[in-house]
Amino acid sequence: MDLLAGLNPQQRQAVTSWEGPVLVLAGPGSGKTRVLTHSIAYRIRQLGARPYSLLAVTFTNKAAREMETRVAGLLGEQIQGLTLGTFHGVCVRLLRREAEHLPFDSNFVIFDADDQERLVKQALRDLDIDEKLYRPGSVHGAISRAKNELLLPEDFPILSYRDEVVRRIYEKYQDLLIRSNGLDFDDLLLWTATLLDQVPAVREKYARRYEHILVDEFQDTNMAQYQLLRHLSSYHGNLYVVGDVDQSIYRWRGADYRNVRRFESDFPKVEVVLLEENYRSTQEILDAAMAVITPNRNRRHKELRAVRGTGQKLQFYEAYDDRSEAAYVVDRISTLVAMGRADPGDFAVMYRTNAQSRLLEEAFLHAGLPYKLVGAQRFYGRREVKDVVGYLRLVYNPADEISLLRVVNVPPRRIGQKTQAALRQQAERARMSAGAMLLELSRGEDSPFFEMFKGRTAAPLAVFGQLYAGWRRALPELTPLKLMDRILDDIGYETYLDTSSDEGLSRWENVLELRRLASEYEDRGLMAFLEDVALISDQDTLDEAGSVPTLLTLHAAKGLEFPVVFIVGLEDGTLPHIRSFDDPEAMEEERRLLYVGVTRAKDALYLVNAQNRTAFGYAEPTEPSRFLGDIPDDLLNGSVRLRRRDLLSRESAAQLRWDDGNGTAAAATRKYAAGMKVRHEVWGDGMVLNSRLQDGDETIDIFFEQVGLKRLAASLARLDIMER
DNA sequence: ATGGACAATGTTTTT
DNA sequence: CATTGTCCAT
Repeated sequence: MDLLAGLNPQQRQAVTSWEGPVLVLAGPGSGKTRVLTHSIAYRIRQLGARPYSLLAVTFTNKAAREMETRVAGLLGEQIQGLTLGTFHGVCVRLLRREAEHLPFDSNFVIFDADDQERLVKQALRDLDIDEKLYRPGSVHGAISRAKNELLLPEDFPILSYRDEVVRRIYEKYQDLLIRSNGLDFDDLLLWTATLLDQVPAVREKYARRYEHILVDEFQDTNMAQYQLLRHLSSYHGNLYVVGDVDQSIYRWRGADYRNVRRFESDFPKVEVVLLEENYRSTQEILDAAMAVITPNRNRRHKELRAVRGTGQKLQFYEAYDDRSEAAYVVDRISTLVAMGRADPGDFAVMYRTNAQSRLLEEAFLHAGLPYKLVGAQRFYGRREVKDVVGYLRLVYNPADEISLLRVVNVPPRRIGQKTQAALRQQAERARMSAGAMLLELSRGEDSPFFEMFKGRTAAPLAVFGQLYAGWRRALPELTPLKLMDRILDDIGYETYLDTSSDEGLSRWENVLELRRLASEYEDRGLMAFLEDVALISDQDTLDEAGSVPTLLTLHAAKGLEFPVVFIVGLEDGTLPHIRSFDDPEAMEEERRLLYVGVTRAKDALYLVNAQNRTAFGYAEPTEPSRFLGDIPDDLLNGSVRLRRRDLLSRESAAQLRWDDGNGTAAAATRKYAAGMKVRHEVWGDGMVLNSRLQDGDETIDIFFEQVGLKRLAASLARLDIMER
């Protein structure tokens, strides 16, 4: 099979370029995956590279799997030894192998977002810091950002007293992690990058091994990933990256599209290949996409040319409210299916926030149509799943205190707050982990530690310790599935969930599903199972099977394509999201998000919004997304309502003022608008979430950084507008 | 220690 | 509004 057959000239150039740094700028639908897989195959087949010397990294397991299948399809069985996986997965393997250089041992567990937040809470409690002032979520965000920037606690930049405190929490957090023999997501990258940076022998070893390094979605790399790649390519220098700055949508996770430019300046002799031919969409869709993305700065212009030519116009629809928006989508889908114009599986409905899926789901349910949902209340995030996984993790790694605290009283076994604190305290005093202390206590009164506990507190601990010790003993001879069954049985989990109720039954079904997944690890063992469970992503859970419409966030849509796409909630405040209003960089990312959504569509695109949307329990009038105004009218069927702000300016301001009879002018125009930054004498700085006219006054909801959400009347509140 | 009732509190996106 | 935390009676 000719690896270059059927490729256009640019693709061909991209596939055959391999020496030194190569940057492939791949527009949407330009055959990016094809180029990557053929590149890998080309190096092995044409250049005689050993698979062992190749490293290919992606962001999701799904992308990795797809690449593996396609490369295998091109080469047959010649891919033994190829390193192909996600950044996180590759790092895990490397860290386990090189654990001797690190402050934890090779059977470390991986802490997911939920664990990370629990650990921050733990750190706050240990340091006796108020959770109200230092919200675990925001502290965790700061720590995560630091880690992505390769900043250790001692490097944490301090610009305020708050930073000082956060730095201390970070230090404690890191301490707790190491004590738990655990690494969080960010650590996987951070430790790998640090290890390669500081231990030359390790760096040499991998840098010499990987003659060819290929990277997918390069625009989404963060500093840690970037440095990691630099180190790994430091010997051979063959670093091949594929990306599209316009599709960078993970800034909040530390991704920095400027890595693309950084790459070009760090490697001056980089070869750049531009892929502009689009094989996916019609020209109308691409024209709309370009119109949306063009206002962004910091990008280089890219033509999107539809190989398929022109098709139909885009459809714009404005619904009265979010309910009828959902109804419209479902109605269009069922009509098109009934007319035989499309298959249910051809449709995708995309939205900015997960919360928007609910009404859509209800509409589908109401119409009796099946659908599938990507992400949102994910399987692995469900409580029962986390409980069972928590047990397995504890058995696997007694140092995992987060898992221990999670499961020690589930089902309730008289080990509440007080007893848990005592356990932790005694463990600390004896310089052992809480898990080890439990094992110790399983011996009952034979254990010297037994009487360290006050009154009867040791008794329930000893009871649980015995169960735990039993599992630990059984661990070497049991498969993950058998171990899980034994635990479920010992703790009476099915009874605890109460399968006679609907909710309990559905929870138990999730446990059974987890059982089914565990059954696939009979050979690979518990470590592999726990690792995969931790590193699975939303996009990985999307099964191709089943021809039904897909509901997903715009983020989850990246890398996918559908014949017919609906993008809903095209309103200011939703898309672009209100939280991005005050940050130009964030606003550009909102544009990219829409761009990603638009370019998923192959044949037809529906842009939908609602005149009223319910948020915080109130239906509020909306304004159309400002991005809609950038799409030329001649690409659209249906016209976009004039934004109220524009309307207002046309009417005379005088008409909108009146006197309330008491000599004070009541508000008839809104002085405040969503997104404004304001300052209050007492509550400090805040941001206006929304404002509306009510009973002759203006009512505003403001989110204050210090004190949270407040609703107040504009005529009474003493507010200064800091920024519009 | 537990469980239920009420209050507060908060909504972006997720490897 | 819907989830999460807190208080209080057992």
